[in-house]
Amino acid sequence: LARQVRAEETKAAIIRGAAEAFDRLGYGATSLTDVIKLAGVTKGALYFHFSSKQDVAQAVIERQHERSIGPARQRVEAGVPALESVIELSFGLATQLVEDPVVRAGIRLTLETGTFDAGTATPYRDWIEAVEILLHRAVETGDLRRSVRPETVARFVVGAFTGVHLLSQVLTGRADVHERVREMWELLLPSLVPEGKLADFKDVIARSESRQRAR
Amino acid sequence: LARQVRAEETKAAIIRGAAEAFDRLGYGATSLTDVIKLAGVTKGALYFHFSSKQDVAQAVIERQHERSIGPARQRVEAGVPALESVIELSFGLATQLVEDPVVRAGIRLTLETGTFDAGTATPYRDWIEAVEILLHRAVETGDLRRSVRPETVARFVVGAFTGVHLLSQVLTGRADVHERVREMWELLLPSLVPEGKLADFKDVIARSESRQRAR
Amino acid sequence: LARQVRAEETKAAIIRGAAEAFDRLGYGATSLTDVIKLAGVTKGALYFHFSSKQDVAQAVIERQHERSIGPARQRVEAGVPALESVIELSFGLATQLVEDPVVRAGIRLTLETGTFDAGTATPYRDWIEAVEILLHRAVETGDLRRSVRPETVARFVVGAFTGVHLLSQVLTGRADVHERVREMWELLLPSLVPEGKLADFKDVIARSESRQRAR
Amino acid sequence: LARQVRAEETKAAIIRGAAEAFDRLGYGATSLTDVIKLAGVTKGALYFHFSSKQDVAQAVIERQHERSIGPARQRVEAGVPALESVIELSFGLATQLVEDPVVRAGIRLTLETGTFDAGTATPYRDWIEAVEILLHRAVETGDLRRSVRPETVARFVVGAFTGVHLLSQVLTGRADVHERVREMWELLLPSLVPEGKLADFKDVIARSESRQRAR
DNA sequence: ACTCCCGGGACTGCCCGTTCAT
DNA sequence: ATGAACGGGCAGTCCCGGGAGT
Repeated sequence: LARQVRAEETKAAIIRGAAEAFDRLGYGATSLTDVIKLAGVTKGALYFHFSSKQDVAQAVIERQHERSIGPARQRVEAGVPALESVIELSFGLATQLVEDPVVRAGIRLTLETGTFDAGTATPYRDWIEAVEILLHRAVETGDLRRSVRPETVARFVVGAFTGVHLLSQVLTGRADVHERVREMWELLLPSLVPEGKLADFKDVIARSESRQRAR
Repeated sequence: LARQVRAEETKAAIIRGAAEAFDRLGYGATSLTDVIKLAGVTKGALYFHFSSKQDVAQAVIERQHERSIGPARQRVEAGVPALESVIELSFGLATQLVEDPVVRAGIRLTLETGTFDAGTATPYRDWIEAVEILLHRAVETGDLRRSVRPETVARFVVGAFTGVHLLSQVLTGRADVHERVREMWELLLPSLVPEGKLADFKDVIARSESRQRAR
Repeated sequence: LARQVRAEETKAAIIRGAAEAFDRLGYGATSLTDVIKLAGVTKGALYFHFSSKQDVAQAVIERQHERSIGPARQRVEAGVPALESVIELSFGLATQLVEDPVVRAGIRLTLETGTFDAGTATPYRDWIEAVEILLHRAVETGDLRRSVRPETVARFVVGAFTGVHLLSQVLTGRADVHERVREMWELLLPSLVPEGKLADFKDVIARSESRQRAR
Repeated sequence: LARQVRAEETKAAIIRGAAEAFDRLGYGATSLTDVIKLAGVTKGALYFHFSSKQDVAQAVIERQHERSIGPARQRVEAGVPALESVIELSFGLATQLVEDPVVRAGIRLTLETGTFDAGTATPYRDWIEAVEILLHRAVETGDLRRSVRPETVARFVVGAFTGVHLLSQVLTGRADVHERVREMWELLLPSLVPEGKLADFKDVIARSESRQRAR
């Protein structure tokens, strides 16, 4: 009852603290002492809820993945315009990366290959799959040229986004991530959408960017 | 003289061993014991040549950066066709990432921000700058459309390449990196080159890819 | 509750082991491995109770200081004959130096860190102050000549005792420390007490020495 | 020839550097790296002249002992007034302790028992012996009361001096060492010299102190 | 004869991730 | 959910040789 509630709060606090630490220091350089200090709990509490440091990191990754891909899944299920959705999702994720430590930490941990034996690839596969589904639908509505293969585009968009945001992080501490994502789309759209619709989608980009930056 | 030579060999062995370890485990999870075991040297030797673990990592990064950006600098100074050069450089770097542990480790270390206080951004800036210079020259020879800004393209290409190779690494252990780089250029070129030259550059891509994969 | 008790026992064991090691080897030559071996605890236990080697040494010093100066404080507060008290205290401390490893180690550590570390001086100041108070009282009871200043005597007695016991330690492993302290008083008393009382205080010395040596 | 000279210079530089380091840090906390840095030589040079760290420390102790006890030996051999000599020697050594790093280091090393297996006691024995000889002569000249035994006094004076200077070092960084030595003699002399000569020796003390402090 | 470069390992203090009794 | 304890490394660096050079 009240017990359950309190337990969940503790667990959430640990994940939040861990996320903050992992984001700043990376998995290897983060100690559990850092985590419990940031979370305001004791070591015993941490080991009650999680079985190891790896387990904590896994939980951060999962929380982040849910939080990030959730909107994508909704778009997949709703009947909204598909290419437009992909663009909006990219800006939405950019915002999460700026604002949400859990998302930042999750992405970072996902990329630290070799530290984790497995499961690292799953989030990326999920993303590629979701984007692919949306792009297939975009073909049907004539928003995506028939000359490009949805799966190729999906994989490239996910990769390019990853790289663009990393570079933004390294060079400017993520200050210009929205601008860089816009430029990505401006360079990509001519290859993706039929000539007649290009102007419309420029508007979509502009609207998406300004809406997210306003937050 | 003979002393000097042997010292350099020892130093190189340490860098090679460190690269192998960092590439597989990341900075944090790599111990100096791993390094000296892989390098076949003792701690005394390591301590003579480097003053800390950080110092070793820095040396790996520098070695990699030289090795990777060297060809780019040559192209910048030679009067070779510029956009073509950028494409070829991207495939060349892809090959290095597959074959050379020092390059793999260097790139990985460069991305583990926060662990290193500074200097992380420099390699990326160097790359962007080099590509930018080449693209400016490509404008003059009419290979790059006047509607896109060289600096924007340079930054995006560097970021996209980074992400594409990371994704390839996570999903396929880098087995398909050349194919993914080719797809990147196929999606980008329509925005970059004048319509009339598109076919020529498709040939460039194909040639570049097959030449590098042959190695 | 029982936990608390056990924790205190562990801490005390560490201090005891550390004292033994520091006394024999000095601060610099003592390793924490020596300490835990002598104390019969693990490194984790040590790290739980103390944050560093210095911290352990500090604890030894503090424990020793309490233990050594405690009797002095009692004498200060009680209305006992003052000069007699100082003499008895000196023999008492001599006995502690022979019997109690914590006291031995504390004294040694206090002197070793003397040159550069702050706070080292405090124990000596405490001793000088306590003796000074007692000597002032001795002036009132006519046991100390008015021709000598209590503070001068206090400082010299503390210094001389320090040197005498060190020499005894170096030359005979502290076997003759009581005898040497007696000689110290025999040489000093003619300057300190009025001529008429000299014989009485010779008795005090003899009694003090034999009482302590009997232990 | 010129070789020999340079070698001696190097050796002397090492001893000087080592003395500075040992004085400040103690034996255990001093690293050979500290020593060679302060001495301005390389490790190779150090190991050519000395076979180990202990050997270096031993050399410092020896150099100090020569330098300190030299004047005492001269007085022993010359037919100068004996008790007066002892007093002057004490002030002379005080001055060396303030001014000469080699002497400071030597004394400190001598006291760090247990770190050195043997030989620690010898310098003290030498001192006691020298003072004893002088005091025997003082008995003959009627400067020392027949009621005190020279050997007892010698041992106590050496011990008391040791403690007094240590206390001065801990409390004031040796600033007041001459003043403290004077107070030592003022408290001791009434027990040592016949009543009629007390005034004369007070002059000796005053002269000795002011002469040494003038330096 | 003297100096130095380069390297060898052992070991230090630290502290980390983890468990168990309560 | 806690306080206490457990061991196993970690990075660092220390003291020390040996062979080349001058």
